[in-house]
Amino acid sequence: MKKSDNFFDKVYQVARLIPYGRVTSYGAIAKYLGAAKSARMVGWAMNSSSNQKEEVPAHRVVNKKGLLTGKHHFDGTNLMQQLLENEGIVVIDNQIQDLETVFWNPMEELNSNFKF
DNA sequence: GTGGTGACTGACC
DNA sequence: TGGTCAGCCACCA
Repeated sequence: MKKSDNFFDKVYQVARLIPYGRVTSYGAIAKYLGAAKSARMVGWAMNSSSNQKEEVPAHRVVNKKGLLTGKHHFDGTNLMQQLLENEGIVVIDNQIQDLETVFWNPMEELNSNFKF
């Protein structure tokens, strides 16, 4: 039995809800799921995201500073950066520029519009 | 069951 | 956004 799938599944759902040209942080997702201190689990979920049937835009999930800490796990070395730049997000040296502008907060965007 | 590891964060210096 | 420390929980051997 896997009851933890629920938590992971939520992470994937939120990640897929990230709109085009926007990014969010592990902590934001974790907090939205009620596990602010379990941001690591969000990252771990992203690690397993490649194992999911539905692809998860993990490239839109970065750490709080806007650093592409997880780009190492993508096929290419700069694939993650390329994907973000393709969406209009400026990325320099693995760091997202104008993070506040492109940052997508699930707490606000999904406040009452979407509930699990 | 136990212990090491991890795509993090917040608090502190 | 320099550095360290602790917390959190799922996965794997």
